[in-house]
Amino acid sequence: MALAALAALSHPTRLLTYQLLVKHEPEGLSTGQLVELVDLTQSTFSTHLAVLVKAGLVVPEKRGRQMIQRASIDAMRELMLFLAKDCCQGRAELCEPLLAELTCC
Amino acid sequence: MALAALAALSHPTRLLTYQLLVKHEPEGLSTGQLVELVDLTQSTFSTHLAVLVKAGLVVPEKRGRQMIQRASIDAMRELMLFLAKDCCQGRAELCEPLLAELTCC
DNA sequence: CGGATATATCGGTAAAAGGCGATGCGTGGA
DNA sequence: TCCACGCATCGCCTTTTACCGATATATCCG
Repeated sequence: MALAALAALSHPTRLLTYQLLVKHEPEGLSTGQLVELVDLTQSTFSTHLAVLVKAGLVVPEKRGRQMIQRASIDAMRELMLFLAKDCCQGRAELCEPLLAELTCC
Repeated sequence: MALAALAALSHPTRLLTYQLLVKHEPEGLSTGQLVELVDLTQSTFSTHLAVLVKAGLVVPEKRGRQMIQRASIDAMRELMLFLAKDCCQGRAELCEPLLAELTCC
């Protein structure tokens, strides 16, 4: 699943979309609002959004005839845990400077 | 640069390569050793490796006629900081559970 | 110097991704 | 019931990515 998340975030539009949704936590944004923000065709953006949803980074919720999209912080946490394990594989000394800098935020 | 790192890691071969190099820190592995481990043509793997290097995730070092490749933990730290900022944008409450779980490693 | 080794680069092809307009489908309001 | 709205999906095209074999470059060894 980490690979899917990495692939999903590795496109400018999709990364921007995720950032916008985090900024609007926890209310979320409708698909239409997102389309206006990212300046793309509705159909094109719809497929990008589907990639994020499939990777679990965005969770859609039906509201009337529109879809409210929300960023999954849990999914991001999973991804970062995966990346951290990549670094630490049995060697905490590699990760320590990383965590030290992360606690600032 | 975060986008380049995400794109670089979003391919199975390249993710595996990075994991292998972390596992072999700090000695590194030669390109030839990596080729054998990932089971790809030498030329194909060479281009994959170039993507990782360009993204700053892998640092090559010339040794005689071979290249020793090493994982850049700094680059991974940069990437994780970027992702963490995505989550926290002015709202530390989003990141707290993330950091709590990260400290285990 | 000449051959062997390690890696990078080139040329070509097949597959995947990204983009668009048009269309389909469900929902809410008149 | 009918129309407008919001979103997903389809078909098509263009661009990018991935893969390979062949070749170029640099280094070491005899």
